[in-house]
Amino acid sequence: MNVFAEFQARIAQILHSFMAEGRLPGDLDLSRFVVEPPRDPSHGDLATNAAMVYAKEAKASFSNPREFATAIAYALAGDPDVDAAEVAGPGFINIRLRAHVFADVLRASLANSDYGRPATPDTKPVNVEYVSANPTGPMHVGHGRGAVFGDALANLLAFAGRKVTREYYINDAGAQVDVLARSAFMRYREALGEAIGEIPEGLYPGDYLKPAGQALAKAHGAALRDKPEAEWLPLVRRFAIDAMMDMIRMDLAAMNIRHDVFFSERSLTDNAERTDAVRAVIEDLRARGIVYVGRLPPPKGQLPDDWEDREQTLFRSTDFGDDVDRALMKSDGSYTYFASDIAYHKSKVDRGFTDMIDVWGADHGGYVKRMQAAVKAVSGGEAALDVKLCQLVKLMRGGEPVTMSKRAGTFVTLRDVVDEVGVDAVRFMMLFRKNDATLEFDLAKVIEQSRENPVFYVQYAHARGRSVMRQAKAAFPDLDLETGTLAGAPLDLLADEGEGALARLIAQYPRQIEAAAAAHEPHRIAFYLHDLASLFHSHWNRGKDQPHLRFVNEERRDLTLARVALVASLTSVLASGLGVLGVGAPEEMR
RNA sequence: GACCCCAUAGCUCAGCCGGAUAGAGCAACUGCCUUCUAAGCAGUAGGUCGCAGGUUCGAAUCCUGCUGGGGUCGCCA
Repeated sequence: MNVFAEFQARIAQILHSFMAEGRLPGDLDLSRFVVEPPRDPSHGDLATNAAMVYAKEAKASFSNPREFATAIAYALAGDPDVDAAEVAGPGFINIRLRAHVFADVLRASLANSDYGRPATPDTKPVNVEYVSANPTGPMHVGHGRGAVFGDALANLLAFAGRKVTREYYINDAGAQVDVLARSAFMRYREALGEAIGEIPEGLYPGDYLKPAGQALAKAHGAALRDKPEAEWLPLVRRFAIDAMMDMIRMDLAAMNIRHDVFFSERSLTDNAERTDAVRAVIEDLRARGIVYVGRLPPPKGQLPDDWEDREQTLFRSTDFGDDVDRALMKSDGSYTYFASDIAYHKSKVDRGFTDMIDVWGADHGGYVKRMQAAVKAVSGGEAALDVKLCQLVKLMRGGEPVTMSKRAGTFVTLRDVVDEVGVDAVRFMMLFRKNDATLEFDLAKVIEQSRENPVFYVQYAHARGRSVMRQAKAAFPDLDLETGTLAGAPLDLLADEGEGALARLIAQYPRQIEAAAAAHEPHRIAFYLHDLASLFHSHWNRGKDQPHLRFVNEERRDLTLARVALVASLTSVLASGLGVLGVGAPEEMR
């Protein structure tokens, strides 16, 4: 039950009847106005700007927005859920609802575990691609942000009703996996007892390749050692990629992140069917005249030392909104990364997705336009790509930056951070900021048990709510605290202002979900939960000075029941929202 | 040189599709709190929403220009 959506519909109905009566033009777009909570709660429960939005169109019948608003307010006053509808300011309509509406909301949230989901959800499939860290080493903290963001966004969209496919693109083609293979080969020789000394410049020096080297030695003995590189490389490469992906999958599992599809870049050109999807997509675009052989102007500003003007196979991305055309083939005839990426996104289109979201690191910002151009091109304009860029994470400890250097051995992996502060803290903090703002992550702060630590604050609200329910059970052992039973509680006994405020905020959950899903912004849910927790803590504390406000009242079973129902509704919304974020909702804090 | 992101209270940040007097936490000041789960609660004070224009009945929000910070910039991954 979403009171905002409901009143949106009712007001649209009123406007519709005005249209039928000829008081408004018949072609009004009834989706332009909003119904929202007023900034100042003393104004009422709902506010709408409808009269101002359509003031121009209403001019023939109503001389000014206030007069128009008055007419709408008059119609609203007849609604059995409306206590009062008043015109304010330049033409706002403030609506005060009767108390039973919020009781209905609480009942809905208790009776239905789906509370928060849209009543008429958009069920269109959507493909969310996230993480896509190169399979050349363990995940670092920056990957973690994109991973958590993508996972929470996927959860959010799924909760909002979308059919979500979660996807990971494995960059297992290209030069960096050859470097990986050579690095693993060094570790293989090391495992065979050879003194390899320092890992040469240009190879990956990390210890994480040692197990792969040992496993290679175990599987192949010395058989590979003296073969030419061309013979061992494909084998070692495959082996090392699998080892790295296993490691990454474990890192992801430690963060409770899952994917439905792991899509291999190499499989585009190297597969059992012997097809070349990259070539196919280039030929397809060429046939439509948007691929040509030509030259690009040199980049402005700092010219690369080795700049040479060369003919290349180019994609006419400028036709689709990009700044310059982009290369599809290197001068040696091999495909660019971008070309593979087009083929990959084409596969998404071929699998039926017209709605796709990619989650990238901020350093890939320069690729957004060309990828969106490519998606438009390969789908004939049918599909749209939204790219969410996650800005950098600045890792801190007690206000001091954590220095990171691979060489000095102080490199902090994502796994290190998760092991230190726990998965809930990592996930919540990464979501407690807009994706396009840089994030300061303080390892000391997130394990504090205080108001300053939002993870603790929100989880504690849930634990405290559950505790209240346990207390109620202790006071009235015969009380049935099943949510279904609580839905029948005498909710009209909830007369205190603090209780009303909680109910009103609980009533906002569905619209928060809807707005966050539409904007692809899971952080809004984190902030909403923080607000809800804050309101609950402060109401709970009021009970210290004013015992009559306490949730459990041993003399009043009916009142306790009503208040426990409120608490149960609150904890279920907290648990639901935390679930969307992939953060635990603990029964108690330890 | 171009493109992308950011700029809101002393600090860290919210601000929903343009809406009413721009919000929260920390820090500061004042008072309270030893408990239905403790690690706090209530209040006060604090802002030219980077600058300048524009659109609009109405702009922190949209558009243009500028300033400052970050990121990226042919075949790299």
